[in-house]
Amino acid sequence: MDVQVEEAGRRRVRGPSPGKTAQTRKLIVAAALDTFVDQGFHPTRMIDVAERAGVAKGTLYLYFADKEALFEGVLGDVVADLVSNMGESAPGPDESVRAFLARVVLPVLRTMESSRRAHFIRLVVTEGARFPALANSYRRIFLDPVSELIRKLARRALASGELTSDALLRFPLLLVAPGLLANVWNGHFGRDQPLDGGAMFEAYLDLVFGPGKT
Amino acid sequence: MDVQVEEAGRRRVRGPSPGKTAQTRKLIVAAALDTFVDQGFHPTRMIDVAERAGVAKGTLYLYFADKEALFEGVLGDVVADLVSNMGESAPGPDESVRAFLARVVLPVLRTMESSRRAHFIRLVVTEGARFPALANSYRRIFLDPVSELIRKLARRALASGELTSDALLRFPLLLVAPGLLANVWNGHFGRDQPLDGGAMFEAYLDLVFGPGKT
Amino acid sequence: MDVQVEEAGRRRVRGPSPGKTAQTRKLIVAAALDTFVDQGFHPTRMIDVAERAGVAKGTLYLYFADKEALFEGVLGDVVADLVSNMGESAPGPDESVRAFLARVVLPVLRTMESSRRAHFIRLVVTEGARFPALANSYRRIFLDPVSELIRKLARRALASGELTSDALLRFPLLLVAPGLLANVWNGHFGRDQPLDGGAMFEAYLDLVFGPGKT
Amino acid sequence: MDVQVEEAGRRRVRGPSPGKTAQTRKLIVAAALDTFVDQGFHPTRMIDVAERAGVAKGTLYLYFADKEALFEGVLGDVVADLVSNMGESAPGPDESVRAFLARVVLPVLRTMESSRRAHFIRLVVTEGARFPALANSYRRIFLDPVSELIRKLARRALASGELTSDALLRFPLLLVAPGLLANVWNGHFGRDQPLDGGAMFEAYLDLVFGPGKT
DNA sequence: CATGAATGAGCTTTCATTCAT
DNA sequence: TATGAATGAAAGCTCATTCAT
Repeated sequence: MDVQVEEAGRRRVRGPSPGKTAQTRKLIVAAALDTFVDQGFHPTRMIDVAERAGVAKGTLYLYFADKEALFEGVLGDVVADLVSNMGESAPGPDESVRAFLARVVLPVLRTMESSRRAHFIRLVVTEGARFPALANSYRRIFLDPVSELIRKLARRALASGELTSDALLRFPLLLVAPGLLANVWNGHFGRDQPLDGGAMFEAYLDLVFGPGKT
Repeated sequence: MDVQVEEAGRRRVRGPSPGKTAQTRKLIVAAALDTFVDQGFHPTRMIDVAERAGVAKGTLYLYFADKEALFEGVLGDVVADLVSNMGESAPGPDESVRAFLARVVLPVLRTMESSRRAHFIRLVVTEGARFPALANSYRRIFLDPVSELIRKLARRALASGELTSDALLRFPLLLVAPGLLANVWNGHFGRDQPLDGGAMFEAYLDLVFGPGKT
Repeated sequence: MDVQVEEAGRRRVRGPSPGKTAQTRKLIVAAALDTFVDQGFHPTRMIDVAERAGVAKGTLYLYFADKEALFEGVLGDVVADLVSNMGESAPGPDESVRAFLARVVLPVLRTMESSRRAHFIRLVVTEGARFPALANSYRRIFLDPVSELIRKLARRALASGELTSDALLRFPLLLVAPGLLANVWNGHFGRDQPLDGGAMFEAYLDLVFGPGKT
Repeated sequence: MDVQVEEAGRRRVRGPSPGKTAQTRKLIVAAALDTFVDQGFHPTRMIDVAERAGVAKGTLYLYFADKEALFEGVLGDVVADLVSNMGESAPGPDESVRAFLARVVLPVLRTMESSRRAHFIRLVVTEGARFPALANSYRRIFLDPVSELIRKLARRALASGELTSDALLRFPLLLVAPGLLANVWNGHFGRDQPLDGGAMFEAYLDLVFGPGKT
């Protein structure tokens, strides 16, 4: 995780520094993500990325074969991040599904807009059609596991009587839809009329589980 | 279809056919919409549009000042279409809100994927960030009226006891979110794993209004 | 001169009106001259000329094969005009050469800037290199006769003792140089710092013939 | 010539040669000047300049933002040259103004046609109307100082009795007019009938100062 | 004769990519 | 490893010219 670590004791006087290159790669990846998110794939120029990363144009090509590879590489990294951050948590024994969702999902949505994750998702939405590989890996790595998790919750809610419909069992992504909407909305109108994804999700919980006392 | 009709009485003795231009404009707009939807704004080359429309490159510029104007013009046309097709319908006197939604929204969603409308919405979603004017006019002309309509329905449902939460009053677009999700999903994975927006919306109604007998 | 004249008595009911076409040609030539002078050959668009002439683009091609032909045709007309207006005048029996020049040339130079002639000369200067045929015909039709005239005057001035140098005999265009300079100057700086070609020529006469009492 | 020289001490370990760029710029400027002079601004294609300079099209844009910038940049360089070569010379104590002019101006005019300077002036004359900024800087940097110099000479000539008219004081550019005429003439007819600017100026001196013994 | 919609060659400009240093 | 000057394919756009009406 910490790419700057270097084996202590082994002195390195000459030659490439492996720590340095990992560092450079990180810089590039971060710069590229930001730029792609800001401008989209096509309008982003390699020089933009290079400058944001503080390296020369040519350096990008030492790490990525071409612009597409950069894009896909960058997104691969982020997806990997997503996964590593996706704690496989579950409701406590006495916790209702609704309470669990409020506890786990709300904080994420509340801080969504300021997080890199929201921007990334926006990128998947806007560029996914042009990068099927990206969209697919996003689905495999993120959407499918999330769907499975939701199914588990749905089963539990059905069993406990919290829900009476098996809708979430059949279409688990229904639970995700408001988040997507908020994300897309904020991407387009966020500057003027931000939409509070957290509040919206809370309302959504009310709608689905009946008014609650979050 | 019959764009060549000419008002009788207005005599034109010389010069090229005036009806031709309306015809050509239609060709261009249709071709441009398809191409933009297929490829997105930036990857679309003017020559692509021209060829799809069966006209020369230069002809495009007789109708639209530049590529952006083409894009906005095209979408303006589609938005106008959207609006004119948006019947201000309301539930019948004995009809539940849920039944009304099933009656009115389901057919739309079921035929969505094959309609031009879905592609257009996808385009707004993917390119809206790059075309704020477009996104805004879409919101003003389409999203805001739809929100208002949903609020009316929500009030009625609250009054009749169909709903107990005012969630839809505060976040009317919650009702739209599943449609967006289905649309985006189908844009990315539709080829391999199409998502049935209609079925999903039905499940959604179950979830929100309680199991129904649609 | 009056292109609208039509042979009286001969009734013309059908077919092209010769008067009309001569009229149209004049309109085009005038518009083209103005436009070429304003903008130069390359920056002038055919549509500019057509609009200034109040005809359609296609009409230009009924009178001139292409843009170059239009240019040359236009200038041909103006040159012809120049010649017809160039009275082969000579000093009166008791008139000094200097007085003659003051009498004949000064009025021309004084009204130069507001006349079409100045603009035309400017055009020959700026585009002549690109249109050798034009430059040559201008020389043959205008410069050479003027040179010959100046030589005659120079001989007379030498004979009468008004001049002691045969410079004008060998380089008659020396007499024309100040006019050219004023013309070019006014083309570039005339808006802000117009140069009075007449006054300059008067000074020139002083310089060459000695202070006079014009 | 030796543009690759590098100040010792400033070490550059990596990256492309920095001297190369000054060299390339020179190539481009030279090629552009020649091409613009040959063909004029509009007819000159960027590829012409690039090929004449032996570089790729894109390279031009590393040095100049666009075609206009190239034009102005190039002429800016030449103007700077002009100025630096404009020795502020004056007649020797016993030298007549006429002799001084013959000594200083004649050699310039004699070698004019073969020099880059003539071409440049031609360019100012032909394109100046379209590039007011260029024309103005040419006036400020070249014409105005020259005018001032001529006024000084005129005063001296008046004082010494060489001249009796103050014409040159009021219109100093009268002294320059024959040079302009010769330049323009040679631009248009030089191929077939070159005009010897030097001889013409000599004749001019005779005309103005009276026959001399240059 | 006159029109102006349509054409497409031709030009400017951009930018991903290469490679000598 | 890192650099950035140089490259040239590719794209947007213009405008002289044509021709059906």
